[in-house]
Amino acid sequence: MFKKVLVVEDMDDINRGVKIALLELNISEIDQVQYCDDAYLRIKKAIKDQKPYDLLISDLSFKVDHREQKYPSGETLIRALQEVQPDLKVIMYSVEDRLQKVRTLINTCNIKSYVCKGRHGLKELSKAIHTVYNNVQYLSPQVAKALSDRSNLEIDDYDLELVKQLSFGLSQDEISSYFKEENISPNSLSSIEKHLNKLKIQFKANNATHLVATVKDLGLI
Amino acid sequence: MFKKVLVVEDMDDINRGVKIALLELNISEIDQVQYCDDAYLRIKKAIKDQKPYDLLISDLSFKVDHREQKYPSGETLIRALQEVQPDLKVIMYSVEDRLQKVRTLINTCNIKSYVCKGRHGLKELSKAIHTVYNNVQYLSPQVAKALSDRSNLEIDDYDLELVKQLSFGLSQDEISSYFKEENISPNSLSSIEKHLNKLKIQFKANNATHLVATVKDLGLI
DNA sequence: TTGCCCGTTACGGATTGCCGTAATGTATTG
DNA sequence: CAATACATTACGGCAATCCGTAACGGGCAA
Repeated sequence: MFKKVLVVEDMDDINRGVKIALLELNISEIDQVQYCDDAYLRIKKAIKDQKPYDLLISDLSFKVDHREQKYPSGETLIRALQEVQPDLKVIMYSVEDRLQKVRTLINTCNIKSYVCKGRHGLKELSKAIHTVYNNVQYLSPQVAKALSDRSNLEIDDYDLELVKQLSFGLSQDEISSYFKEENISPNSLSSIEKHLNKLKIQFKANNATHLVATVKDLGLI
Repeated sequence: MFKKVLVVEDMDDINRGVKIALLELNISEIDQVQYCDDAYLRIKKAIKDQKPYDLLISDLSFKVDHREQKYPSGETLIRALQEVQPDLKVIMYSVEDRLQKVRTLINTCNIKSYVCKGRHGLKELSKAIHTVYNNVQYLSPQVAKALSDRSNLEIDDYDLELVKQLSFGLSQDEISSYFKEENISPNSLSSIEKHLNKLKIQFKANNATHLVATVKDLGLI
């Protein structure tokens, strides 16, 4: 089993629970920090001391408070760590169960497993630790289809950007200008209209406002 | 100190953490359930057995799963319990820190304290248990102003309903008709325009879409 | 009662969005 | 090269919204 594990999690209640779960797995050295920046420093120091961590368990989102952070989220932390300790095994442990988010995480970051917090979060976390130890990826059932099933991933980056700009209050005209500035194509008012139309059909939205509300509810933006 | 405490919390990791915190307060009888419906039944049974609970610690939002629930949220549970055991002391323990929500909860339900989950959630929970035991209300600092400060609560139920209908995809015209059906007043197209205009200024929104996105981000709808 | 405040309602013009049609551009295939 | 398919762009008519102005009506104080 893993010997030296670091847990990054802002909430103290969850930290308590996770610690107990790890102790039950007979993991001896458990460090816990509540900020990503602290995690980064710990991992760097551990390498320097030639006692690197075997496993990182990290939350995704962290509450902001008075301490300004260089790495405000689990995602930024993981990306930074890929240059520090690329072979570090990472288990994401988060409430986030929206496929789009999870999918980009799994594909672009080098994470070994993704566990959704929930009624059986700790049980799944234990499972994940076991399988990751045996170099097998673990995904919570809710997100397992994030990799296999492509049906829910119909919205591409362009459309995402489009809806995002809408949510910022830009008119179609303004989005057209913005896209021209940013060299995002297509950028004609007409094309933007057409794409929005497609999206409205896709998400069964009556109008732009409804579309933004729906996409926000789905957590895509 | 309290003798018999019930904890309603869906996530198992937090349950573990909370249990330890309660044990450290020398509370002997700790029951934990992961569904509000279970909590309701337990409390009823405890009364029937003439061994009622002293304290209820409840989460607000619960993940939905296969089990259909009569009480899907902490709020519905608490409201139901007011008829079962009105004198039961209740501490809400939730990540929810948006003033509007917390305020209506404190004012309309009979809850003794509100603790925000966070980096020091457990510490605050311990504090809250102590003060509630001494019949003093405890509020996490983040929401303390929910009661005192009225400045952030500028949006009333009417405006909230208005924005909500917008987010459902209704046009101003349709909202006007809807309000007439529901006998919500004012309901003329003109008034709806005016109210929306006021809201757009208030939330610095360029248009309706922007307004809905902003209000959704603030968690008001 | 009169005057005033304030919220509601009504209306008109300017802007934006919605939707269908059509022209242009581009990549693919036989 | 021609034929085809598909995406992008352009345009026009009509609906929804934005925004200013103004009329109407209830509550309240002089």
